[in-house]
Amino acid sequence: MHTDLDATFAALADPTRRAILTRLAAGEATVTELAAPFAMSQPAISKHLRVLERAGLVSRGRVAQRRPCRLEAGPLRDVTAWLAAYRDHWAERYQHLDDLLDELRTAEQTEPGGGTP
Amino acid sequence: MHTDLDATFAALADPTRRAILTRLAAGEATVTELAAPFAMSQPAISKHLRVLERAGLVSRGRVAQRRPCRLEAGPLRDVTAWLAAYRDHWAERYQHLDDLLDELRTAEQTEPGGGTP
DNA sequence: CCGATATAAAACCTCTTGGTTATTAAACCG
DNA sequence: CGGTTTAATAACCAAGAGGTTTTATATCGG
Repeated sequence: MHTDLDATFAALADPTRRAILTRLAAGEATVTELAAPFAMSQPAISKHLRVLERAGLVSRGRVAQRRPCRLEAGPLRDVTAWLAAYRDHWAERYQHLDDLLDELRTAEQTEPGGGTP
Repeated sequence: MHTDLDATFAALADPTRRAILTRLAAGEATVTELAAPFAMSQPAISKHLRVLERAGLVSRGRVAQRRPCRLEAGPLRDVTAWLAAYRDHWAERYQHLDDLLDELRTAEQTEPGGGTP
């Protein structure tokens, strides 16, 4: 179930791509909408989107000629999980929160609800 | 006060470097100690360490001919902070945990000394 | 001082990245 | 039908990343 951390981190290492994700956090957008803020050609943005897509951070629908992009934040969860192992190195006094989180999480897992695909 | 997210994410995008960080989470280590597990030349590891160092993830002391490396997890905190903005996208039902975390955090800040070692 | 140990530096190679422009493909509109 | 919009593809290029081997630099231990 691992996302590919290599691909995820590499995708996140580019400021343009992070900006795209930030934009997508506000809702779906087409390629030209995403390209607008950047001083960069449309193919360049398409390439960035392909990187994000291969990292699983973005998915695309199809509406007429448009390819609306949507944020898929699943990989970010895996990144967070990886980072968790180091949390006590930068905030030792909060390390017990990990256990707290786990408790709450498993508690909430017992009662079913909507989930991400 | 921002760490350079570009550099941090790029540093984390390599599995060798992540393995090095994992190793360093267990305590300081010299370059040759770090290099040992990898089927890779010593200069290659030195290069990886330089990347980690420039990203602020590793600092080095000097003991005789040895350059002991130590984990500096500060940048990971900034990564986590950046990721936090997307948390409700991958686990909406847990979003209230953010507030919970903040509550606990400030609560612990008000009463000093009572924390975990 | 001499040799071994530990690490960095240099020079080099190849593959990837991030960008470009020009072209193609598909679906809309009139 | 023909033209316009939206996006992907292709071909190309410069720069960087990740690796190598070889060489240099400190520093220890006799």
